[in-house]
Order: sequence, then structure tokens, then C-alpha cells
Amino acid sequence: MAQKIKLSTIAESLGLSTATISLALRDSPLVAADTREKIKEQARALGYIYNRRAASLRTSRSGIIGVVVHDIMNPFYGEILKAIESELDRSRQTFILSNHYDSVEKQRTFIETLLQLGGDGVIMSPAIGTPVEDVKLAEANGMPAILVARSMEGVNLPTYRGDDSYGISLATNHLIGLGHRTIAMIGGTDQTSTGRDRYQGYVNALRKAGIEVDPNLRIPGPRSKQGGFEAAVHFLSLPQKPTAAVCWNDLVAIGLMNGIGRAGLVPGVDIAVTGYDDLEEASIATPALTTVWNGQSEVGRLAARALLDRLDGSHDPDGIHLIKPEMRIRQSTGLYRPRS
Amino acid sequence: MAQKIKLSTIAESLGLSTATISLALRDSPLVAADTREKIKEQARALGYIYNRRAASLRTSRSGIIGVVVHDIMNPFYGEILKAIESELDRSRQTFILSNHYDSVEKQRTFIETLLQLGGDGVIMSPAIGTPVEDVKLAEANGMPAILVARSMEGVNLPTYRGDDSYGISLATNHLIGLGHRTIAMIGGTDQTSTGRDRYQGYVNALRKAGIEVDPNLRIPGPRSKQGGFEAAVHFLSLPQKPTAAVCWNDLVAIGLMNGIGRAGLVPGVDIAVTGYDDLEEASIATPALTTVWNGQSEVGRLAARALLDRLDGSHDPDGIHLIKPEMRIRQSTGLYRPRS
DNA sequence: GCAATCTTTAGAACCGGTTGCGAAATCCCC
DNA sequence: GGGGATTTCGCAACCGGTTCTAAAGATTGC
Repeated sequence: MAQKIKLSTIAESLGLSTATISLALRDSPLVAADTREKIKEQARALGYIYNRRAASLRTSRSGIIGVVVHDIMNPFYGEILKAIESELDRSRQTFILSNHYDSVEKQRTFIETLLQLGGDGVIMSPAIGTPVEDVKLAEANGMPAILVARSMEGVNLPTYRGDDSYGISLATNHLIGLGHRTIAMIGGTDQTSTGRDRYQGYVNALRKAGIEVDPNLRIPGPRSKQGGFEAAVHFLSLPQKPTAAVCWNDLVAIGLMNGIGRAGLVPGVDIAVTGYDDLEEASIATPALTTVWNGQSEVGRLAARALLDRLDGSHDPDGIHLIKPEMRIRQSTGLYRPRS
Repeated sequence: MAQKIKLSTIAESLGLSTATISLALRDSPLVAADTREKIKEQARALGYIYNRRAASLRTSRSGIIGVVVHDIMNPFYGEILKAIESELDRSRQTFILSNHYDSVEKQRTFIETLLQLGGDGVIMSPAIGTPVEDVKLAEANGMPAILVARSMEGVNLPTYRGDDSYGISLATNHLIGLGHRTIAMIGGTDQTSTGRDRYQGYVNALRKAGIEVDPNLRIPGPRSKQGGFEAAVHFLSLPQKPTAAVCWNDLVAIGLMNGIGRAGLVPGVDIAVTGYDDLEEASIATPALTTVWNGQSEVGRLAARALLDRLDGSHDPDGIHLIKPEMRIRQSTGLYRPRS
């Protein structure tokens, strides 16, 4: 490395002051057009690298946005992140990503780091059990926070997520409409608002159809393929012999279908399965998975947009913004005929 | 936000100088133990937030490490990232993540941003066609770079990746050993060093077994489930009627198996399929996927370690460090018997 | 009791940009 | 050609830490 090129290096080489250089590089109208061009040319020639830290120290805007979710390897969050990324990209913000794996501590460390770096804002899908103080910490230090995919009680932050109760009731109704009466619900937890909402949607749909709700048909578990796969054994040995399963998400559903397949049964024929989220993968699973689109792309896009707007001064309404899920009917529920 | 708490705020409130505060908070032995405790206590009480930008402006160490790979939603990279994350976590470095989607331009933007932020180093899986200047740009500005998963010609940077040629030959040999003679290779590209290595491994194994190499059995394509799924049609209509497929990675293999299933054939029985990577998912696919572990966790761990070491001054040897892949035999190749 | 030594703390320059204020230079019109 | 309006640019303070230098205070030895 030859030697650091800074504003003053350019200034001296051109016989100008750093003030002029600074203004020119940022396209200020205060500096004459040809001077500006000359300066930009020289900056390029010298290999000048803008020092954001120095700038942000003065302006207190860092151009950094933090995003923290449960697990970026989970395609559900992946699709949200992709939408956030593409929205943020066009506004020259860089974003810092992190998993919290539902560890409140890891999440707080992330928020603190972000504050130290002078983050302009944070988009988060709060870890289970997140204390209100943690998000207040961000807000109190001038870093606005937006919630995605999960709600939080006790704070009134802008929140973007799917309408879980409605979405699961769509799936459940679909199965009921096909003639199923013994329908299990597989995977996930009831410890989050999302979990409670989903269970509620399932229960509501059953009740409305006059079907009694059997709590033993609720099999909670990890929200992963592995989780669905392992739930298959339990599911298949239920004394009630369910003919259909409403799964927490597509991952669980695909895992469950794999598990059912291992047991010699054919998902979509012997057992109807619905997923949730409509990941890219759902349509190429075998059989293709009937599922509910959960609006990931919209959630990400709207959340990023909301944050950018807030940074620009316009204040979007706080509170929960629900995205309406949509049914996607495919083969995993397609071939069932009630036993006669 | 009440008012920014800074070093001088604490200093005034205690009647000390900022120098003392700064030293105390960093556990310098230059400040008396009880003074230090008093200072730390006060900092906590006031809700002081360390300003890394200001600090790094002076020290020229930012604690930021950049990581850029093809696509973080691809579990192959996901597993590498997870290993990097856990290694970096214990050293108080924050890392900034980005996809480049094989866009050289997006990758360069990322490197430039990282330089502006004063990144201490970068771990990258270079985009296809990355010009040497781009990585030199990082090095020239004092930001060491480490390569993972992919090599680059023309630069001699520390590189950590699996031994592709050897790994694919393992898979190919396994199929040959089972009696297969017409073996296709599905997915991926030959434009990268990885691609050429893998194809070479496949070719070598065939030649060694005295099997003629038919270039029509090489079906390149996207390295995704979708890609494998779509390749199934082409694969099944080959006039040579292959009985087995060596796939670029597990995603392609799973997609291909789904496609084969749709066509009414049973993967693992009618057609043998091997994957590559040994993702978590491989073992729960149906049938369970025979594959080759590609050392993702080792790649990530070693790369992160190498970067941290370099930042500490010790200079690891440059050049390519190959991780030895390992065969994982499961059911997707398990049931084949040559037609008699 | 005084000089010498060690511990503890303060002062101030510095990192590399940004920006308010004012001065110099250019231009316009009568 | 002179006064005023505009344009263009430089000076210097500032952001919030870090660290070098050195001074003040405490301790020790003889």
C-alpha cells in the first residue's frame, strides 16, 4: 500500500482546499462544473477511497442498516432478506446481517454492535422472549426499528407479517373441503404470537365446520425438514389415524412427506399434506406441495421501504401491517378420496 | 433520545479527563483499579455507547470483516457461513455479508463499500470472471483477502476449498463399482475452476475403468433444485439411456430425483443418483441421498482462522489448501442391479 | 527530610471527512 | 468604470475517540 489517499492529498495536488474537494465529490452545486470534473478525474487517478467512518462521524449517518432474523439459512427468512436486499440496494445502504437463533443475548449483542457502528436503523424478527428494553435501546439511541414476520407485545413498532390465523384457516378449510375430518397440525411452537395465531386459525376452521378439536392432533416440533421428518413416526402412530396434516411450514411439510414415504405410504394419495410459506421449493417437491403463500417478498419489501421512508423523515404509521396469504393448490392434497 | 453520552460526558461527571476514561474502559493497567471500576460503573449508569467509528478513525481497525459468496440462501454456502460465523464470534469481529450472484459488478461494489467502512479483511468466494484487479484492490488498501470454495487464477491468495476432482471421482467410482456403465453428469458449469475440476474427476474415473467418455452425457445447468428438476426431462430422453447420474451438488440431485419421480421412475431403484456436498438435507431426502461431503464446515472454519491469524500478524502460507472430501453412501444408489 | 522513583492523571494533537461563515473573484448593468 | 449581485472557494471548528508527552502526586530509601 503506497500511502493513504485522502481529501487533502487531492487538494494539494490540485492547489485547492479540502472543502472544495469534498463538495465536488458529492456533486454540490456550489462548485463549478469543470472544477468538479477535474477533481473527480484526479480522485479516480489517485485511487481515492472515501472514508465513510470519518464522514459519518461528522454527519451521524452511517449508511448501515442492520437485519437480524432467526436463521438466514431458513429459506423463509431467505426470501424476506432477498426482498430487503433488493429494496435497500437501490438506496446505497449497506446492510449487516445476523442470525439470533432465538437467543435473546445474541440478538442484544447485535443491536449493541449496530449502535456502536452508528447504524441508521434495524429490521428485526425478534427472538422468542425478547424483552421490550432491547428494542427500546435501539430507539432510544436514535436507531429506528422495524419488525418483520413476528410481532412483539408491549411495543408499538411498525410490523410487517402475514396474517397467520387467516392463512392456516385457508389450508385447513381446503382439507375439510376435500372431505378430511381427522386433521393433525404438525410442527412449530405455541410460544410465539405466530404460533398462537396459527393454532387459532386451525381451531377456528375446524369449529366452523363442526369438527371437534382434539388436542392430541397437535404435534409441536422444530420448524425444519428434520423436524417434519421426525414427526412422521409420531403422526403415523396416532390412534386417531389422521388422513391429513396441516404443517407449520413448507420445510416441515416436505420433511413429513419424506417421512411418510419412508413408511411406505404415498403423500398426496394416502395422506394429504399442506405446507405454509410457498417457498420456491414447494412447487418442485414430489408430490408438488399444496401450500399457502405467506407474503415473504411483500413483507421484506414493505419493511425495507418503511425503514427508508422513516430515515427520510416521513413517518409511516406504527402498528401491525398484515399481508393477506393466498392458497396454492398442488398435488400433495390432490388425490384424496374419503374412504368409503 | 436525551442526549449523546460520550467520553467527555463521563469525564466531566467524575471530574476526570477523557484520556483516563478511555484507558479505563479498555482495561488499561495504567489506570488504578478502583478508579477503573468507578468509571465503568458510571458508564453503565449513563448508558454510554462506545462509538466505534470514532475509535477506528484513530486506530484504523474497524472490527469489521466482509464475507461475500454466490448466494447465502444456498445451503452449501450457508454451512460455510455458519462455520465462519462461529469462528468470528469469539473474536468480537462483526461481519458483513453479501451475495454477489456471480455478478462481478455487485462484488466490486461490495469490496468498495467494505473499504469505505475500513473493513479489516474479506473472505470471498469469487464471482465467475472476477478480474484480478478487484481482489488486488482490497489487498492494496490494506485489506487482506481469503478465498473460499473457489480458486482464482493469477493471484496467490490463501484459498480453502474441497478437492473437487478427487471428490467427484469418489462418487463416480462408487457408481462404477455398482456396475453402472452409462453415467451422466448433471448440472453446474465448466466455466469455473471448480467446474473443470469436477468434470475432470468424472472423466478420470471413467477412463480408469476403461469406460468411454461421451460428452453428450454431460448436461450443464443451474446448480439448484430447480435446475436438477428441469434437467430430468433431458436426462431421461437421452438416447444412451444412462442408468446413473453424478450430480453437481445435492440440490441438483434432489431436484433430479424429484423430476425422475414425476416421470414415474423410482430414484435409487431405476436410476442411481449421487449428490455432492452432503448438506443436512441429504440424509432426509427420499430416498436418502448418496453423496460426497465437501468439507464446508472445515472450509469456513479454516478460512476464518486464517484471516484472524493474519490480522494478528502471523502470516499463514498463501496458496490453495484442499480439504479431502469423504463418501457418504445412502439409498439413492443402493438398490441398483445391472440389467441382465 | 529530601531526592529519586513509581503511579496516576491531564493536555493536546490527531484520525479524515463536513460545513458555516466570510472573503475573493467574476459578471452584469447602467 | 463603479457598485451590487453571484459565483466560487478557503479557513477553521467540529464529530468522538486514541495515544504521546509530561506533569502532579504518592511512595520509597537512605
